[in-house]
Amino acid sequence: MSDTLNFSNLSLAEPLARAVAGMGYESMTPIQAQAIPVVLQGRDVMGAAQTGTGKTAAFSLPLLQRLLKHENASTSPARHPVRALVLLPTRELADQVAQQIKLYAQHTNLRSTVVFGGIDMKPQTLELKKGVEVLVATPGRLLDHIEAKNAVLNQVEYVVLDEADRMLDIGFLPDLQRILSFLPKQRTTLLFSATFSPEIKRLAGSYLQDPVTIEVSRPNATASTVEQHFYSVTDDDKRRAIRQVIRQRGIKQAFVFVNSKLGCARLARSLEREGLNTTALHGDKSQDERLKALAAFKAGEVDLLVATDVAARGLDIKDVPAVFNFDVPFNAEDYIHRIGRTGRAGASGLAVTLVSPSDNRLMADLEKLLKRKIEIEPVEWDDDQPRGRINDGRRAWREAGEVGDPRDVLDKAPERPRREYAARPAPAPRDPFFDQPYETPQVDTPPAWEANAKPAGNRISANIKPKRKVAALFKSTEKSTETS
DNA sequence: AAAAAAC
Repeated sequence: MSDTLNFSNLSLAEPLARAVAGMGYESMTPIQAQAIPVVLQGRDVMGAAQTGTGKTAAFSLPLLQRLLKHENASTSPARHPVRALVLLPTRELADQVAQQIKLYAQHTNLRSTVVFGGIDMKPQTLELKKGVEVLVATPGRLLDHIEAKNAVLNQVEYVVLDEADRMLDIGFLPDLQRILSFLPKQRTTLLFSATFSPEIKRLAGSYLQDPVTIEVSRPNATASTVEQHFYSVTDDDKRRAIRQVIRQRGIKQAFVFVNSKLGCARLARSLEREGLNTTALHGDKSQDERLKALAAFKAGEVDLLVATDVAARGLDIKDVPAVFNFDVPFNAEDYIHRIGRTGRAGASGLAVTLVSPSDNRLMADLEKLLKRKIEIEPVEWDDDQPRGRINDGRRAWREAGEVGDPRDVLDKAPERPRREYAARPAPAPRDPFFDQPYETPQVDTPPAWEANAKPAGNRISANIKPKRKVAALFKSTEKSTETS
């Protein structure tokens, strides 16, 4: 039995087998062993397996094999239409998967490229115009390229939704549906993720034809290699708790997940000030900054990567020993993905979630998803723990009546580059409207419903912000009745 | 209560 679990037992095409061997792959993971033969048959697949068990190879290798073995008869080989499309929910993940596919395809004549937002479109356009068989993309930028006629997808034979449950959730679905509308109906569709809710599963079924469902573990299972702890702390003690655990367990590197972009930037700055080598990754950073932050963490130049859920899924960084959840995630599924950044490929990992009293509901959601009671432990505080080296130094410095930064005088460490903070503009004066007592607006004639009204542009946007318009409506009615 | 994905 176990001999079937080796890559060498697959009848992979020689260039693929060579690439795989060159990358040091020997034994297959369960998801690979089960999914590869099914994808090789050309069947639709819904595949679920824990984080860090090699899902990318599980779909990429058989996909490339199919592209090699089955020439697209309907087009001349000179035209090189896109034959396989791989969609992902974040730019970094698209980049990573594209790099991996390039490695698998390195000895073949199959060409691949990746398109995602936040960077110049032109180089991507150039690559697309040269022709690629495999296109890896995030949804928004792909639609741009489709509209610009840079990408022609009417010959696509295979589409992969990686992190499929995320791709099918409400924020991505409109874009996804639009993209799928450009693809031939006759195609193979592959869905992969570590998490599938029952609703998403049902929805996913409507995109698949006679699919094979592969579940190598109970769906929504956390990786068994991750040791999980939940600590009860007040919000004020969270940073101290992280330092405590880092010290106690001798953690060299970790992800620290937070729920908001602002919280991410703030926490990273605080931890940095407390002497921890930290950087931040979130969607308000420029793409250049995002890639640099990730590269620095990957290279081990940075110890803590404070991130929003932009980094929760898929990112494969070797040997990250720990994940902290500074905030309990809003979506229980994201907990599984976040802690899946550690304990990858059989390595062991530690996941520490900081739980404050206001997290009761989220913890209940999580217990429901994980189907187990979660034990919340107290932090084992170490009384002689220094409470932030540099922070204390600064406090003492200030209390001694000194000004400036003690590091400029005392620190033997190499000087850090000073950050420039822009002066905050004075806050705008408060609109007196907001101080008026609230009254239900009386609307005499409701505005006529325009059945044929179209939103601007032909793209369905998830970023509709009705709040302003509502406020404006209240404002105008208030003003008109203001005479009293 | 948020984040992500296009300019």
